[in-house]
Amino acid sequence: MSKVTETQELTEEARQSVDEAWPLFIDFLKKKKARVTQARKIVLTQVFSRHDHFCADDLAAELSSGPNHVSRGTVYRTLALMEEVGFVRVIRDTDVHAHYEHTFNHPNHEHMICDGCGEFIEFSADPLAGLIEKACRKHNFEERTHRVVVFGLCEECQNK
Amino acid sequence: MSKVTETQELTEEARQSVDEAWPLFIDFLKKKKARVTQARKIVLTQVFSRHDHFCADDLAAELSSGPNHVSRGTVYRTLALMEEVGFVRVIRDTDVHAHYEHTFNHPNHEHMICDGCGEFIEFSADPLAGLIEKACRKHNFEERTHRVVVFGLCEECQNK
DNA sequence: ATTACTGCAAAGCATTTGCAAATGC
DNA sequence: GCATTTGCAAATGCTTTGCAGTAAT
Repeated sequence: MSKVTETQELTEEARQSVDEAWPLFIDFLKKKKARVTQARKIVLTQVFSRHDHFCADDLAAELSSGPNHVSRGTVYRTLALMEEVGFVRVIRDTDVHAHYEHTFNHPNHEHMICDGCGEFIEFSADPLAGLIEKACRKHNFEERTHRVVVFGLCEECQNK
Repeated sequence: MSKVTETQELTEEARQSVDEAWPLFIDFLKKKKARVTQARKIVLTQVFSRHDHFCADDLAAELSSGPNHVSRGTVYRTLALMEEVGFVRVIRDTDVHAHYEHTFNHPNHEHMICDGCGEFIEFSADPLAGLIEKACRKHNFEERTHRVVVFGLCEECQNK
C-alpha cells in the first residue's frame, strides 16, 4: 500500500481526483470493515486516469499485464465498490455491455446517445431534477439517483 | 396464417391490441420484404397477452411447448422486429437482463425502479418532454426517443 | 421454384464465482 | 495468526448464430 501507483501515468487533473478520492475510499472501506489493498488502489487510479466513459473490460485489459497487474475478477469487484461509494455510475442503455463514468468531481449531467455513431453527448438540464423530485414526492418514492437518456442522431450523423 | 392464435388466452383489451397491431405489423413486414409467418403472429399475440413488463426469456418459456410452440431464437428475433416497428421498448437498466414493455396503445411514461423490491412504478411527467426537446435543439440533436428512470426506494421498502 | 424463416443446439460474450494461495490487519 | 482478498480458470446466463429443414410468396 505505498508507491504502487507511481508507474500509472496521470494528468494533473486525474492525479488530483485520485488524491481526493483515495482517502475517501479508505474511509469507506474501513467503515465496511473491508481491506485497503494494493489492487483496489490500482483500479481506482486507473479509473481516474481514463476519460469519462469506459467499460469494465477495457479497464481490465489495461491492467491485465505490466507492473500494475490486476485480474479481471478483481476489476469487476472493485468497480462494484466504487459504484457503491458513488465514484462511478453504471450505464446500461446500449446493447453491448455496461459502461461506467466518473461521478466524482463531475456535476450532474445527462446523455444523448447517437444511434448512428454511438457517441455520448453530455448535457445538463437542471430543471429536470426539480420535475423528477416533484414526481417522486407525489408517489412517495425516495430518490437515490436518476438518469435521463435521449436516443437519436447527432448533428454529424443527420447529414449522412 | 389463420386461426393460429385461437388457443392463446386473451383479455378483451389484449385482443383489441392484437387486432389493431397485427395488420400494422403485416404492413411493416411487407415493406421490409419480410414474411408474414405463423411464428410472428404467435409472438405478437403473446406479447400483448402479457402485463406491461416482461422479459424475453419468460415469453420464450411460455411458448416453448404446447400448440403455439415457438423457439427461443425466433422469440428473440421477433421481439427485435417489434422493437423496430415501435410496439415494444427495451429496458436495460437493471443488471439482470433486458426487460420489454408495450408501447402500443400506451401513452408515454417513465419509470421509478425500487432498489429494494425491483418494482417498476410508472409515472408520467409531460413537462419533461418539453425540457428534453429544448436541450436537443440546443445541441442540434435529433431525438428519436428518450427515457427517464429514477432509482430509489418505494414507499413499502422505505418502511423496512 | 425461389427465398426467407424456423428450430435446434452450439457458440459468444460480459460478468460472476469457487477455491487455493497471498496479503492486510 | 486469522480473515479477507486475489488470481485464475471454470461456470453462468442471456442472447445470438449457423445450418439443414420448412414454410411463405
